[in-house]
Amino acid sequence: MKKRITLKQIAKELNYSISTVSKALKNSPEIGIDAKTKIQAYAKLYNYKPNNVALSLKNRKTKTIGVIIPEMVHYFFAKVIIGIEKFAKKKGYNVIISLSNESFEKEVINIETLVDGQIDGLIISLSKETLLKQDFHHIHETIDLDIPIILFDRISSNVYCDKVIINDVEGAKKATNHLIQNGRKSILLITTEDYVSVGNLRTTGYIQALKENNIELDTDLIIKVEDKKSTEEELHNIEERINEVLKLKNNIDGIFAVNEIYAASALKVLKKNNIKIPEEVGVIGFTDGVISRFSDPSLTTVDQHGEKIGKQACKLLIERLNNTNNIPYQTKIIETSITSRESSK
Amino acid sequence: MKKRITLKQIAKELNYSISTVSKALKNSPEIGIDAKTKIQAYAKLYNYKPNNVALSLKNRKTKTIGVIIPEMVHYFFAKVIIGIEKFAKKKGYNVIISLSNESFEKEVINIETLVDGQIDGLIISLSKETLLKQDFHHIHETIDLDIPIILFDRISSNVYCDKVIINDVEGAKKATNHLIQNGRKSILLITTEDYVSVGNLRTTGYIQALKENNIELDTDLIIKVEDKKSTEEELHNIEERINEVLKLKNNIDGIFAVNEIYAASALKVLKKNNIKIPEEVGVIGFTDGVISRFSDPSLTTVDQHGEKIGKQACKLLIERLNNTNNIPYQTKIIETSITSRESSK
DNA sequence: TTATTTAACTACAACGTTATAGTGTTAATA
DNA sequence: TATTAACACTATAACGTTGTAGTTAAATAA
Repeated sequence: MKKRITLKQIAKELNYSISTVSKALKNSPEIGIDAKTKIQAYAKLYNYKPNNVALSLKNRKTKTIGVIIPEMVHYFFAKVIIGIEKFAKKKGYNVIISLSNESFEKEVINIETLVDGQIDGLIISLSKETLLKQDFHHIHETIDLDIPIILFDRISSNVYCDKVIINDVEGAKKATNHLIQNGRKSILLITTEDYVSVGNLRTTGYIQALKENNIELDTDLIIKVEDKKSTEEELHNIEERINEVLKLKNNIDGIFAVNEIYAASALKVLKKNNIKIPEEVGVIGFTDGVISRFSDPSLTTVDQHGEKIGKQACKLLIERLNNTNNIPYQTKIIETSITSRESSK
Repeated sequence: MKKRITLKQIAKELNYSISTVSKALKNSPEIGIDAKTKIQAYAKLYNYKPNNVALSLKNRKTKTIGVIIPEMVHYFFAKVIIGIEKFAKKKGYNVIISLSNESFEKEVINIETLVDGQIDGLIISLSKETLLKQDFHHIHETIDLDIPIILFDRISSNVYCDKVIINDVEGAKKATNHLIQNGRKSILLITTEDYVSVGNLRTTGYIQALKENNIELDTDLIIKVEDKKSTEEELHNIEERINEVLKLKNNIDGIFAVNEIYAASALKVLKKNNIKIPEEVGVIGFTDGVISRFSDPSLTTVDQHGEKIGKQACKLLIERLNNTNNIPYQTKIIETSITSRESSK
């Protein structure tokens, strides 16, 4: 219907030059009071808004941030996005979201499309496949193109850029200690294979906590899950493995799972075996999501403060965008905290 | 470092005009084979990519779709976004996401920013506050600006535009029938206040199912929750109310909840009262999310097929963007299906 | 031989903006 | 009175593209 009005049209209508109109609307002192009043009134009447695409072209920046996450249906990532979106909007940036779906190839394509397009900078959490492949050429190429990247959560020490992570080791230590302080001594760890950086670090934290409490490490008590995708089948598989270990080691009194899916699986297996939670076995998970909140019993978890992570990542990015002179790369660490619920006492 | 190369730079370097370079890269027959070869090789070598912002300005379209949803941490909306994103990417569109956070004001501001910016069209699920206020001026103004809007899930009959919804009445009917077919007769409905369109429709479906099965409607068996935000306090409140009704009516043998949070709350209250699920009371929810999958017992639900909704919405939008001649507005209805789990037999 | 066609380019305008560098007037100063 | 300053504006270029309308030189046709 009534397409947006442009400076040109205002200029023509009011018989001024485009420059005058532009300046009048910017309240420039160069323009006389009469012209200003007339032009501003007219602009208001016709609801003039500058065309941001034209501005982007002129300023060579788009005020848009790209975000690539491995998956959407995931409490933690959703929270991170909330954090990013809130902060970005406050600073006048828009947020474009892309899903890598844990695939290296999709990650590469997504970065390409975003970089081709209207992005000033990127915030990325690497896909599992990328971490497995250890191929970061796409990240490096983007950084070489002077497009800043902030990595969060799923990072790699082989990439030089700003990063935001939680203290995974410390978080896992807190979780393990939480169980130990409840008098648990034989603690089952359900974690991922080592190539997933966060799983790896959480395993380290678990081991450290044991050591610091003079509890001998029993590798039979560590279940490493091939962490592909949580299909029904995969879930069943995990439950099977937990069940086996539970049968094998009949003195287990605590379980620490590195994410809430694993924790929920543990809960299920325990209940099936009529093991009382938390009386006989205490359970603690990682990621304070809806599953933890609505499970029965509700799950004690390590809260990753995803929103804070998102905010921090966005802040780092915008700072870098506003600083043309190269500041050294930073890695911000967000502390975790324990949210105590029914599954541990 | 090595900022992206432009046509101008190629032209200068190879001593051709900008037009020639542009055409050579487009494989225009106007350009000689020599020039083409040279230019294409050079472009490839320096990884030339056209500047999309410039193209957006020239073509007056940005190939970007804006999406506004009420919240992010919500299985259904996350699924819808996946559907939108997949389809959009396939058609060469990017997706910008904004969160209204269930607030009318944020919704208005989000639309404004997106419309000011680089958006060709919008996909929106209205906030609860907007639905309560029944104020749709922001939607109408956007449509007047010739920016197409597709509404999904949380829609209003007072807005004229394309819509994608599920068959809420039918879905609720299916759910209620599912319980009735299991021999349940006294079915508790946990729903929202009537201004939330989906809650309203699902209530209707519940009532219709009862009627069709000659079961008398007992309004005491309907709990209408003031559906603001699911804070811990709010959740507690819901549980209280369910508990009360359960005490008051001791013959309840089925519960139908219009979302998975309410269903999970029902589960909790039942278990606290040592009522066997599904033997004594069968439970069915709406939205096939993670809570339903990981609850104990796992929840039978009405699957809304969020991804399909997202895909359909995106498809409608892109069709409208490609069709300058005004096609009449459509409302697409996505059928629901029941995912049967432990909570019903 | 001259006119016309064809090939292979280039110039220009436009998309909507803004910053820089003008251009006339009029008023103030030397 | 001549010079300068202040005022209120306008022209132009540029951001990176592309489509249309030239332009030039060589090849062909009359």
